[in-house]
Amino acid sequence: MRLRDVAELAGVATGTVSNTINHPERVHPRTRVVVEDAIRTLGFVPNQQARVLTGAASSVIGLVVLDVESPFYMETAHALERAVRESGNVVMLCNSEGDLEREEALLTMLAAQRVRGALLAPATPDAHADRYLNLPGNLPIVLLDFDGGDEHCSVTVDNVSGGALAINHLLGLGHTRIAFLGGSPNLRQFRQRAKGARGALQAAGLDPREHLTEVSVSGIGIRDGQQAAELLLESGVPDAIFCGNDMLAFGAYRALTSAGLSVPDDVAIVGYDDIEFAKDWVVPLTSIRQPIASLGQHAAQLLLEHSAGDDAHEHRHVVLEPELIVRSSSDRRRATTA
Amino acid sequence: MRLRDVAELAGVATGTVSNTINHPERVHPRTRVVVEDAIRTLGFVPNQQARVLTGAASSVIGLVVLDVESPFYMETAHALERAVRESGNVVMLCNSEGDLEREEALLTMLAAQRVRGALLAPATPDAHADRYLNLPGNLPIVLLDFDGGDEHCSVTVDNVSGGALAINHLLGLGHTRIAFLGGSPNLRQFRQRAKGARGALQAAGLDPREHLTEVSVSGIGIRDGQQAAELLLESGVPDAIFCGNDMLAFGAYRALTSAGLSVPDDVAIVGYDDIEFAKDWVVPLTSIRQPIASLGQHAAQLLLEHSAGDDAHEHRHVVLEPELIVRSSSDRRRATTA
DNA sequence: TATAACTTTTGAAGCGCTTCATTTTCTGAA
DNA sequence: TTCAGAAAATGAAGCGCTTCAAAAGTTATA
Repeated sequence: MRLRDVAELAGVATGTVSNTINHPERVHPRTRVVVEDAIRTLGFVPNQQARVLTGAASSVIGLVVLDVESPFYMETAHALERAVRESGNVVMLCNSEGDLEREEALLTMLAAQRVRGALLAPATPDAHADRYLNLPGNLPIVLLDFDGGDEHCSVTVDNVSGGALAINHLLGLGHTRIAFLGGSPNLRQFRQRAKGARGALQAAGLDPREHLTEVSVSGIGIRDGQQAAELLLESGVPDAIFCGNDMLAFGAYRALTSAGLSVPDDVAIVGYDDIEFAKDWVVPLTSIRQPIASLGQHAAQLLLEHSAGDDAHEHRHVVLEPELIVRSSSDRRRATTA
Repeated sequence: MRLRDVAELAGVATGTVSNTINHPERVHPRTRVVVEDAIRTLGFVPNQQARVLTGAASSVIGLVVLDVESPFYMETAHALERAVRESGNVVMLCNSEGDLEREEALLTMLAAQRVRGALLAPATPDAHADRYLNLPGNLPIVLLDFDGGDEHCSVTVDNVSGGALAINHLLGLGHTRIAFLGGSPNLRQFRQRAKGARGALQAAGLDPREHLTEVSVSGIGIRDGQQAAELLLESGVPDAIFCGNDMLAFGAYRALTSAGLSVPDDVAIVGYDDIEFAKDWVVPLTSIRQPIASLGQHAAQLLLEHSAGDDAHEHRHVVLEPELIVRSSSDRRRATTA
């Protein structure tokens, strides 16, 4: 089923068929009808591969993510997909499984597909951007939640600022014995949030070493949060627990209620990410909302600019601000808001 | 950057470069080294579009899903992606947004991309399979959770059997005043589960009209479950609530605890889907687990068979069985299992 | 040294489409 | 009726690759 078949059935030249599809105004209305009929009769769908080969821009955008079974990553991927879709493109979903080699293989594959570009949530939380210098086939890339240096565009969310938001909220409620779940040897994002937390305490004239207990967690799921919180409770009950993400917060909630403590009366909890579940948890969870919709839109736009643009493209770095969403896990007076 | 550039740099013909890439054994080791050097020097990545044009099979599989912000759909999409990936292919993710026209446009787009095939979760819950008879470009498709009739392969999970599993479990615990959240005018899947529930009661010699209160819900989220359960409680407290999905079950849990009732002591709850969250809900949730991993694998395999196969392909229909996972929301004695 | 039997390399043809310089057809004015 | 100018249709060339028949090179045998 090729364009030529349509041409033969319609009794015209291939160029005419191509024109009725791509430049209808160039063909005589009478001919147009005939060709369109032929197209319909044969159920002809032009081969996009061949089109791209002749110079048309691809409408496929690669999305390389980690295979983390985490609601936040899912929601983010979802938001990215939506943003790409709204820009009139399609997503080719690739999973790096957190593996560097696989990530590289995927980027090569995307280059081979001659996609328009790729959105990349790097598998290497702490890699130097150098890794991405010599990409095969010079594929336009936008890095997500990771600084692209001089080499790539990026969209990130300010984690330090998010940590500060959480702490300032808790300080405002009068809490000064605070624990942070997601301490030292963990993810870069967690470390930045902890840094923001310490900064906020200092700014308030409080010594972080005295007022902030940093607890490390072994993972990022509910179980991990529960375990960490149980451990924490052995050495005393804090005023409030700030968690590196919402799942940890849910775990902390379970540990607290199991220990007979009430949230927020005995202990306030603040999560991070504001995943869908946060607002509907047993006690609606106060959280630091990540602007994932906005992140998706910026990322998609940067990529389109980059891939459409001249070679004289200046790499840009968009930094978004998180937002505090107060719910009853920290402040009983608050209505359950979305 | 084309194959010819490599050929020129290496001082050989294009055919030789192509051979070192695709049939290394056909070229002399000495030449091979030279060509491979040239490839590396130039960072050459063959254009997949051109390859496909010359007859190579595409390694892209379309995945058309609904844009439902539901953990279960996300997990399913995830499982499908994984299965496709394990089969050595890539997923092109498309979102029908539950819109028929958009679904059709997407299928046309996939046909235009000459993808290997498509996995399709139909946007029309109750559509006749006829809709999919005349697909543009005769794209091989596998329908998910929807019977494909004579026209397409399909993989489904037996919802009737799932409903029966839930009810038999509750009957075994001695509950006979049961409510089903997800009644009449709702999704096909819900209706089938309700049917299974009624069947199980009848098989036990109980009249469903007497022992099963069917409550309709306005959506499939936590809020909807909560509202429906609140309404239900106005006309009396049942022994147990069987919910059309886990989110509804979480909502029911909130309604019950708000009303001062305890789970499972006053009321037992059984959900459906067994999403990730079920095992870690405040009271771990008994649920009917959908075999999504297996569903993904079967779907991927059917599609590959279909797309590789001769035209004499017999459409197959795989029906998978759900599984009862007992946790403490229905049976306090049970340990919290995964 | 000539010949047969391989091994290796070559490069034109073709995949399905778009483009664009040409050719053909149509219009309307002279 | 003729002809210039506009409109429409044509079809070869080319996009980057693979394939394959033919050419060139190599080795073994007589």
